[in-house]
Amino acid sequence: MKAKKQENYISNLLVQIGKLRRNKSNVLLSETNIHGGQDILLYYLSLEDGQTVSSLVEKMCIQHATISAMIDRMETQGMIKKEKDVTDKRTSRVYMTNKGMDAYKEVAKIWKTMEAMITKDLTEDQERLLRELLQLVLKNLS
Amino acid sequence: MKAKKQENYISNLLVQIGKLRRNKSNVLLSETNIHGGQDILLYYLSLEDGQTVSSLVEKMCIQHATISAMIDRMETQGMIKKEKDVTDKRTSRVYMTNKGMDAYKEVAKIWKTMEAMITKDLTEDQERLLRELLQLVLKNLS
DNA sequence: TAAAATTACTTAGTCGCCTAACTAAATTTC
DNA sequence: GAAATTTAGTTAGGCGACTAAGTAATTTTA
Repeated sequence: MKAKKQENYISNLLVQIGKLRRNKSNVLLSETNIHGGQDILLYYLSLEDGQTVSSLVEKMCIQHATISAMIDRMETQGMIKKEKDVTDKRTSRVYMTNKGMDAYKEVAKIWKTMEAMITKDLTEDQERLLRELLQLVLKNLS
Repeated sequence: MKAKKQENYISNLLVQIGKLRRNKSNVLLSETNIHGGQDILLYYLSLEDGQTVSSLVEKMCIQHATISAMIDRMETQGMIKKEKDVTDKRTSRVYMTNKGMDAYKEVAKIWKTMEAMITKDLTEDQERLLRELLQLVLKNLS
């Protein structure tokens, strides 16, 4: 009986939601100079400035190669600054500039807007429940 | 009181889940010749063969430019076949080849595996509930 | 202490996805 | 019926993400 049709897969719902969420987010971000995955980097830097690239890689769940190019672009834009670590010359540390901090303030607003949009028709109970269920899913995928 | 921290945003949970889901999916797909968004195209073609490009664009929630390149690559791979419509010469129709049908069978297996992974620790009730809540979110974003 | 293995990135090349600008064909409208 | 508009796709160029292969520095190990 557990035979579900693919269009009802939770996985597919997540994919569709992911696409719509990203599209909406990109619309909001397009009014700033921030690009699609850079918001997350700014977020983690806002939690702890001067992190190593590896630390960001781990938190952001992306590859070194991805963040390497991203950091270059964001440094060119003047949002962050990359500096070689003095004690371990293999590693680089990433710092937010003032421009980056301003950019992050925009990100925080946009994230708030996104969250409101996503939870628009949910009661507080439903919201809490959804959060709990998604945390289970996250654990299943980790 | 509704002031939630960003790390608790449902939006952020969705982003994290989306990344992990895609990573897992890519691991499974990497054993085939199918790439990350091509599975969805094959799915929609499996529901209705010979669709126009515009029809696929709408269902897949992506841009013409994106699918245009994707179709070229998949046609080169021999999974699909693109043909100009006879009555309306602006439009093209996309058909699955035998190789594409075989590829889709792999996709269906992989999707089943993904769904099992995602719902691993959920009871049937939780699964149903999550599906309902996600459908609300989907509507909020549409 | 010199060689081997690991760690931290970078570079090159591919794909998905986007926007902007373009071509070509069909439809509207005047 | 000709001009204006809309529709359908393509091309060019940019970013996020990945893999594979490379470099350089640090740590292990023999």
